[in-house]
Formats: sequence, structure tokens, C-alpha cells
Amino acid sequence: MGDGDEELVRRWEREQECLKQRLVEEDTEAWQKNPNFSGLHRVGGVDLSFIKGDEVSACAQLVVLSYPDMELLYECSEMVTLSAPYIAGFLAFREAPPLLQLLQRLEREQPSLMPQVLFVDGNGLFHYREFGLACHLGVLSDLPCVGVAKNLLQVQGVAKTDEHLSQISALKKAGDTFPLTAASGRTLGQALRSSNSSTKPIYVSVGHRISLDTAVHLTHSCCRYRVPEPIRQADMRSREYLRTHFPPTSSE
DNA sequence: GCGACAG
DNA sequence: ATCTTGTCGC
Repeated sequence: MGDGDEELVRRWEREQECLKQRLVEEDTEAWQKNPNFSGLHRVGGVDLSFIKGDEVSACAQLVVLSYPDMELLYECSEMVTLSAPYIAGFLAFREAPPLLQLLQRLEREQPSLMPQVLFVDGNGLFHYREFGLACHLGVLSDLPCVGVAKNLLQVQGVAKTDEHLSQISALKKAGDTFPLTAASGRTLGQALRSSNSSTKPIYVSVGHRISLDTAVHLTHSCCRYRVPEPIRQADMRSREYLRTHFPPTSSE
């Protein structure tokens, strides 16, 4: 981040504070309260992939999978030009606009395939100001959203301490969790061992219109591998798109 | 100078 | 995010 962005950051902080008023941190859907999520048929995933030396071009991806079978129902890849830089804590201002575009396009062209919940690559409530990308996207789309981060964000007193490492060691099987507790005492998310074959947990937090407990159990039920299938598919397909449409060149 | 820094 | 292939193991 260069300097002279302090003005921008202050504006973005105000925007997060404003959008946060509309955040819903509880279950709002009937399927969320049912035993095995009966009534849930479509889960979505979004992601962006980049070309090595290019800061502004990206492939935005939306996939919709069937639940619980995780079969592909819809997919859309689109090249986009990002208008904001990446600044830690403000990922949404860079990535949310193109992802919202994809959702609007789906709503226009295939409304019956709109996902009932969206998995987002990044944090939700587990964030500097408790309003990460998954919350931002959730509020603006009004879709239930779950935030899933692959790396621990060290904020609000949560850190990679010896205690944290020992908690990770204590995750013995898929589905095991431990809470991510802020210095304030509030639980901002859960570390989840998502598969038996991976020791490294993923970090789940509330995005919008879903409780943390529901978010964690749903995430677990969507994991064939470490990363929940909707995000994994979005990631793989957006990279595949770049490979075929923008093959690496020797120059540059 | 060193470590952090979602993606 | 991206830079990067093969390799060891189940």
C-alpha cells in the first residue's frame, strides 16, 4: 500500500461501519434449522484468480453446486478490471464489485439457479472491524454467506501462539473445531479441521444471515477436501480459464 | 530492522 | 493473489 491512501482508508472504514448496520448474524432460513439441512439444494462459491504480473486484471468466478451431491449446476467465468488496490482489512472493496456483478447476471439469466447460501474465499466477522468480505458481499447481495479463510488472520488478540498451535494439534478428526475468541471475549469464528487428511484447519466465520454453529456444520458437510467444494471449484475453474485464455508468455 | 499482511 | 515440479506416501 502506498501512502496517500489514508483518505481512502478512512472513507472505506466509514462505509464498512455503515453497511455493518444491515448485517444479520443469525439463521434466517428454514433449511438452516432442519436436521440435515433438508430444503437446501443449491450452494454457491465465488473466487478471483490473477495473472502473475497484472495487478488489475482478474478472472471472477461463480459456481453453483447441488447439495448434498456437490454436482455442478452453473458456472460463469468473467474477466474483470479491478478498480481498487488490495489493502489488508479492505479486501471487499477490491473483490466484491465483480462478484456482485456475477450474482446479478445469474439473477437475470437463470434466477432458478440462485444459490441459497454462498461460500466466500475470505473472512466474515473474523475481521479487524468485524466486517470482512463475506459480510460485505452478504449485505450487498442479501444472500446467506459463509466466510472461509485458508490462513489465520491475526486480529483482535487472536494469534499463532503456542496455545493456538496446541489447539490445532488437538483437532483429531474432520469436524473438530475450536473457537477464535477476540480479546473482548467475543467468538469471531471457528477453526475447523475440514478433512481427515489435512492437519491444517480452515477458519470459518459468519458472513450474513447464518449463525456460526450452522456455518461450521454446513461448511464441514461441503468438504470433500480441505477447502469446501464450492470455493475449491470456483478456484480451479477460474485458474483454468486463465490458463486457456491467457497462456503464460516468455516476455515480461 | 523484524514480523504481519484474508485475497 | 502469484512465483513453482516432482516426489514421497497411503
